[in-house]
Amino acid sequence: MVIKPSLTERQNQVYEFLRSYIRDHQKPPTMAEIGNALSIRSTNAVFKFVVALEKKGYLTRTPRVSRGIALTQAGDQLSFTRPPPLLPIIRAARSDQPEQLRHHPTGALHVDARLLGPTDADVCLVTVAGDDGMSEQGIRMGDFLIVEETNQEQLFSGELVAVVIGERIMARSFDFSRNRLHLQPSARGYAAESFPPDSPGCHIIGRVLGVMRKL
Amino acid sequence: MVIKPSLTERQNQVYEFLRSYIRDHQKPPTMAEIGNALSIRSTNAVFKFVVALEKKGYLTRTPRVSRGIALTQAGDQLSFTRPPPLLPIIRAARSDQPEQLRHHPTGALHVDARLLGPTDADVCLVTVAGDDGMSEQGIRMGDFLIVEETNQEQLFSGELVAVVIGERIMARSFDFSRNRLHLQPSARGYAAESFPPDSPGCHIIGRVLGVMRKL
DNA sequence: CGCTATGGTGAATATGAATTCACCATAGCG
DNA sequence: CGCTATGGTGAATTCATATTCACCATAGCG
Repeated sequence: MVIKPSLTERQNQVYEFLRSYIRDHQKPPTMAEIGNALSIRSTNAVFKFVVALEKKGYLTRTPRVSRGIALTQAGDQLSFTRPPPLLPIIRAARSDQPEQLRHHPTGALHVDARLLGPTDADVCLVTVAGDDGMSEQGIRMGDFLIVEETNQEQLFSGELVAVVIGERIMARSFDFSRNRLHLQPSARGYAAESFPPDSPGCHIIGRVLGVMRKL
Repeated sequence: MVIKPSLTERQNQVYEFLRSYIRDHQKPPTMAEIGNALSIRSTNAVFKFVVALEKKGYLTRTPRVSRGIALTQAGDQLSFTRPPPLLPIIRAARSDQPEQLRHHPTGALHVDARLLGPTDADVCLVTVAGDDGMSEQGIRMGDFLIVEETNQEQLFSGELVAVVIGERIMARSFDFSRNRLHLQPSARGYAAESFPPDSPGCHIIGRVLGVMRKL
């Protein structure tokens, strides 16, 4: 995180007002409107606050332009920016019919783009962890898994993957060696499993990018 | 591009420009800027388009106010879906200054409304788990915690809460008994802590509604 | 004590921007 | 054909807004 210079109490009030005004009005306020909200009668005093906030990096100005104020990282703070990707939720699947995977989503979930990192949302989907096999990694049965669909060749050994074994979807640690696919759980009471390539009993959905849990 | 009901081609171009300008600049354009983009030399022609769009319900105007254009809900629904709530991310906090909590968010995260359940998004925020004290509950250091701000009275014993102790934010199991506040970790190597009510060393942010993790 | 940063007042000035006025062109329609 | 809706030009007018100037008060500091 970028460390910004700290704000005085009054400067912070101006900053907070800017955020709330922009959220409510979909546009920045004028100097007079700011002054009005904070009981400052002189637009000049307001102007100086704005310049101070600009100097400290909290906003950028477009000189001589009406409402020429834009909060830094505004895209993150405004509600009228691009909506985040809506990913399909896949609860049921069959390892012998991987192409059917996206055919029957049970819903969709908005997932903030930052959880996806650089990955294109078009190749991502959400599944639900079907067991507690990765509980040592903080993944529990019922957790939503944000998955980047990949084929095996793009995966590295040790990566966390979502996999369909039979009709159950789960998270496992991936490893490919001695021409076999090894799926390693991280919890006591769960056994490692191993499959030959292209086994109908096992389909790798892809790499797990994130986890989401509703309590 | 689909022409929206009852908009002429030219009117639709104006409307589309408004959307993109607002997205890019965080504020509505002036008449001149609209005209410039669409090669209309007269601000009057632009003005008439804006009035026409207002009459058709695609936007609302604030007369005689600079950039006094706001796209309406109706217009929004014709074009894009409502984004999920955007919650502030709080990384730093001090238990002795709870009112400062929301003052310096380090960013914001789109959180699908279903993770919030019935809770109003206005009272929710996101924090980051500062230790592994609840690792047995599948919460790990660095996880995003979706928190409903509540005061102690609204919490039940045994609920998972986000709490600031000193300057660190963490998840703990909450219990209030014998007139003291008990914060119970669930991992080996972490000790339970106990505070008198209103201790400046400990501030309960609220109930944890969900967890999110980027891998 | 002077010096500086912060927070203010009030008025003046210049530019930005909305709105109006007068007038023109084209296409569809009864 | 006359009428109306749409789309436009250019300039004038008026109000909104940013910016500057001059000056004041208070608190912290070396």
